[in-house]
Amino acid sequence: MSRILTLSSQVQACCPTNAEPAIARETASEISGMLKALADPNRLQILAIISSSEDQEVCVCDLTEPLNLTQPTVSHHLAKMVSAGILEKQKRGTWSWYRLNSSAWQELAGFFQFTKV
Amino acid sequence: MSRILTLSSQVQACCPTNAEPAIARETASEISGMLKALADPNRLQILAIISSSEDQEVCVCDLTEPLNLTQPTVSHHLAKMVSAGILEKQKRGTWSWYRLNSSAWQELAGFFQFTKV
DNA sequence: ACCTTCTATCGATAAACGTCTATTTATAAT
DNA sequence: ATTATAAATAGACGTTTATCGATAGAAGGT
Repeated sequence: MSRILTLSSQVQACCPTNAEPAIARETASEISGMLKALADPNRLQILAIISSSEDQEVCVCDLTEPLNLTQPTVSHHLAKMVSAGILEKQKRGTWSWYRLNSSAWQELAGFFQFTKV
Repeated sequence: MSRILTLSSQVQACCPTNAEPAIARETASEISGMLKALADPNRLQILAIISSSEDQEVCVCDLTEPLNLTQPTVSHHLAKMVSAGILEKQKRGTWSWYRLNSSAWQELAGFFQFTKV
């Protein structure tokens, strides 16, 4: 690392660097896509409501009141999380039911454990 | 839950709901603030580079080349992560050194374990 | 067939974001 | 003092985002 050699080099250049990405660009994009779909207080509350619900699933109308959001906004949040792979949607009758995609969640949890301090 | 009682009620209303937030609004905002600061491929790569670096810290100029971003852009990403509490900054001489804030990271990891499927 | 209820989609708007170039500030070396 | 280097800040620009009201579609009950 050149910064250690600063004193001995005429030009005190900073960074020859290893220049290695250290994580695949694809992986970074995939994970960041899921994180982006989570990075909102209302969405975190949606997850909390799901996991504290009796059957581990909710419909849209379960959420509008506790979140104090309109129905289209709630639908939008849910759709984003589905398309990021965090939630799964199942339509039964008139209702749409949303539950956690456990493998996606495990992937995220794994990322935070694996990328240790 | 009213959806189970649908048949017996005259108005088939959907959701009396518990209406409990199930997670503190503050907690949701704090966590989502950190997630927002992470939800970008370049920022994830910054973390990866930090944790694969010998001393677990990097300066700005370590990052511009592997990320193929300009110096102000890299500074911006780092500043956002610092202000979200994910990174810590220490200025030594001309360089600014950034390293992971391990307690913030543990808080995140804990969130993903605790909020189990 | 009609009405009601639940959800999705459309279009709009204001805010936030990622990125750049240009400039300024801080620190060190000559 | 001057010069050189590292990093931060300011300003600009195009894109994405969260939110809403209005509307459309889908499904069930009468």
